[in-house]
Amino acid sequence: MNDIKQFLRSNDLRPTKQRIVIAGYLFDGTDKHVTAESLSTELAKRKHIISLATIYNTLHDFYENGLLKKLTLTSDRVYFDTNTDDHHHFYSEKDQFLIDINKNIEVSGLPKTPKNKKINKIEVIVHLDK
Amino acid sequence: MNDIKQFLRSNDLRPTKQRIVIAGYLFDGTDKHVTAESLSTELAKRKHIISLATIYNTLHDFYENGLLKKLTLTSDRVYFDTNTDDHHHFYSEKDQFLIDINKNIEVSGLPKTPKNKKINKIEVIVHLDK
DNA sequence: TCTCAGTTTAGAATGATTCTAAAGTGTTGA
DNA sequence: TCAACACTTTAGAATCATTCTAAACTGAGA
Repeated sequence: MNDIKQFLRSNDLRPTKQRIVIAGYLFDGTDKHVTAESLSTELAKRKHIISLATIYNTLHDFYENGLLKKLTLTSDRVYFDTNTDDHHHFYSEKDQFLIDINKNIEVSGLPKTPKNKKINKIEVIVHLDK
Repeated sequence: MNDIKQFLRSNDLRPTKQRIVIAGYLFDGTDKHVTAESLSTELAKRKHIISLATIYNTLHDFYENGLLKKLTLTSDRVYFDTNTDDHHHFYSEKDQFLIDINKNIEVSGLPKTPKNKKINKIEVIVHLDK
């Protein structure tokens, strides 16, 4: 709890009640994938009612501070990943199946980067079917 | 024109005026990336006014028939790609920069596919910065 | 404790996409 | 050629995730 406050402070985030609850849930040690909606639902199960606006704000604040990764898996909604290491995903739209690929993936054969640009990150999504 | 009609028929798509115009634009030989909105704008420039609903319907019909690829680059909107070959992308959100990587990319080091699933496709997105 | 910038919130607004149901149009068989 | 119908198109409403607004609230420092 004080750890969480300290953690938030060290990321220039004022440790408000809501942020403490959200960080406590997200950064409990196990990697998680959440959407604003799923996070709201999970917190509600734990009797923590936080407005959706705040959940969106907080996810973005955390993202802006590098505490979360943003995933673009579908255009329906945005997923955030608590695992901010360089990694990739297995994903299946139908089953809402989404798991990390932590093993080191090698992407080779890339052409040279377009003029005046630099690579920010490489995202590999392995789309699965049943 | 009759080619297009034939092309549509061979894909179980009734060759309506609108589909002929859209297919004529999309499959003119040059690879294209479009969104419903951008397609609508391009057609309008060519004096072809087609309702957005029809544009959405048609993009989906073409997609369902394998004439287009769907790209998930951002959660803001859906991109369709007329290049249906196995290929990947350089993408920059800020600049709306999006180009194909046609060169063969090799993705190695993938862990084994989760039980009872099979790989549908592998999508590599190289996110760029200025 | 006082003060205020930073936060939270309900509810409205936005914007891409989908839905509805009514009007229009290829296609087919006679 | 044409009737008849299933398939399409369309305007406008509806949906849904997300963002915005502006008012109330609350950490943090003095």
